[in-house]
Amino acid sequence: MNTDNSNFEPAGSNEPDTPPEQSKKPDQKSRLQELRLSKIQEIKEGGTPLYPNDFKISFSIGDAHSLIRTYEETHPEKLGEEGEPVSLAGRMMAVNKMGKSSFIRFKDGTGSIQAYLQKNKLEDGVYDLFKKLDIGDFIGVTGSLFQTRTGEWTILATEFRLLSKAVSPLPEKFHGIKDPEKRYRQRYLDLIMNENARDIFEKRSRIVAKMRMFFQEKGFMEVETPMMQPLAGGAEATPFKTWHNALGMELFLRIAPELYLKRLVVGGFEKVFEINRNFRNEGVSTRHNPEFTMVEFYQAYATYEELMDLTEEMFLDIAQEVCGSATVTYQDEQIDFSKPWARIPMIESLTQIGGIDPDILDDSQALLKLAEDRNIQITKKERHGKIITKLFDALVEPKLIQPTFITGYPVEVSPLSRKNDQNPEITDRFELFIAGKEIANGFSEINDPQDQYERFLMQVSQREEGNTEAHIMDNDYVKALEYGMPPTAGEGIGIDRLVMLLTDSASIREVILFPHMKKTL
RNA sequence: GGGCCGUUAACUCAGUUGGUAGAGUAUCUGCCUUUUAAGCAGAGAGUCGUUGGUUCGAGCCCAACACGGCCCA
Repeated sequence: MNTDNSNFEPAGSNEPDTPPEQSKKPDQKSRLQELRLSKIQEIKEGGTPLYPNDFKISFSIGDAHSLIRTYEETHPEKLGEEGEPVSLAGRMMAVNKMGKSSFIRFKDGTGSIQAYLQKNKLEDGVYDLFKKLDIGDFIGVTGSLFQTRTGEWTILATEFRLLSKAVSPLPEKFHGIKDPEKRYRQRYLDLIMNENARDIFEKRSRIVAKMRMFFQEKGFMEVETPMMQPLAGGAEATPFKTWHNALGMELFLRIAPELYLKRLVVGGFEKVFEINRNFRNEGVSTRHNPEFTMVEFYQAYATYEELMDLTEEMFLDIAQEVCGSATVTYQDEQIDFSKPWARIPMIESLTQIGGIDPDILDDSQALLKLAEDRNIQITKKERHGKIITKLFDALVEPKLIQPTFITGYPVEVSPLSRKNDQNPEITDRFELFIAGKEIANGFSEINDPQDQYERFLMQVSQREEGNTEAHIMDNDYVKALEYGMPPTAGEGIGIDRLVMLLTDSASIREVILFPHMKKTL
């Protein structure tokens, strides 16, 4: 059972929980850190402030490069040693000391640039201070721009300041930092040293921004619903438990915002979306992190088919905005987001892609036999719809490389989806697969409170049969439906997985800034 | 949960058949006023993930554990 209470202790009073005992002993200082600390002491004693904040920059390094380009194109004579001095600042990343002059490379969030320091062009003592500094320190440089012999634009320093002293040395400049464990636990080092890591998170930010804009332009309203819920509903998953001291009640971190968003549709917010975290108490893998980001959105008077159209449009927009193309490379596969995408009923996909004999599709026993032969684990007593879905997961899902909607999910595995009018065994639901991964899940919503109540009952009986992830009865949600919900369709999209696709990342940990790691002792 | 792989200097990595621990970068000292992973000369730097075991002797062989990576369920 995953629902034990081993890491959960109600406080039983209004006293706040005490945080876990923190180690009082400071980190062991490395030899290099000790050495730096003694140099730092010297600098301090020499009267140089280690962390001043009065240096004013003219603009960013990126802006400086734009300026250089502009001048080169229009009036190159205004650049050069007589040009207007500029003040730039950043982190020193490389130092070439050549006796009484030195080149340094430093960078800020927008780019990097080189400066040239000559002892006799700086105030007395400044060059000696510079010689005491280290790679990783933040510095400010004022001077005019010139080109070196090889043509690189460089600041000729007339003023040089220490802006922030680093105690710990950065990883090596050429190989950077590679150890995945260090990169995740000390992501700041990854971001300093690895351009690709920066790119991924900048792209992630643009993907989310574009998505938000897309919804806003379509008339959706962004909302925020509870992360802490008395019942964790809206998905099949084990929740995290927590405890509210003042209210004296158990709460669950949400596994989905779904049931709250639909309460808002009942309340008359007919096009809503939420981009936020969900929490599922399960293991980690290259595709799973216990907290992950989803967008969920609901549109009244729409059906699941319209949401498929919307999804195609949105993904194409985002791919073009962020990657500049409708086609992206993911792990050596070309993924084409051009419309329209394949839409295949699940049953058809099983025969056409999964290679299952159409004659046995209705025969649970034959399907179980097939699963056993292929080493696919399915409990004997599973219902037909669940068997179908598990076979799909094993035989079809990994083969869906190009964007593909699979439609017509069995009613047994779709407790919140509207039954199909022609075939009540299946629902008006789709899932989107790209590169063999589930990316989105959408359906026409149940708005018949009686039907929803019965579906919950079905889930409750599954739970009694041992499925600890089955939904629990949510009477408060049924009560909301009883006030009437317009016909509505809703969808959830895994943002992390979308970012993986658009950044060619093999692991979800590459697209989450601080993925969960076990604590080190 | 299972399988395979990894953990050696601040970083990236070598380490032969079990015989005193290595390189590059970084650091320190000296020289060097247009370098581009600057150069030249020299120096220092290690609880080989942890704990046991085998052995005259273990970075290396064995076991357990910790953390991480990949694959599977």
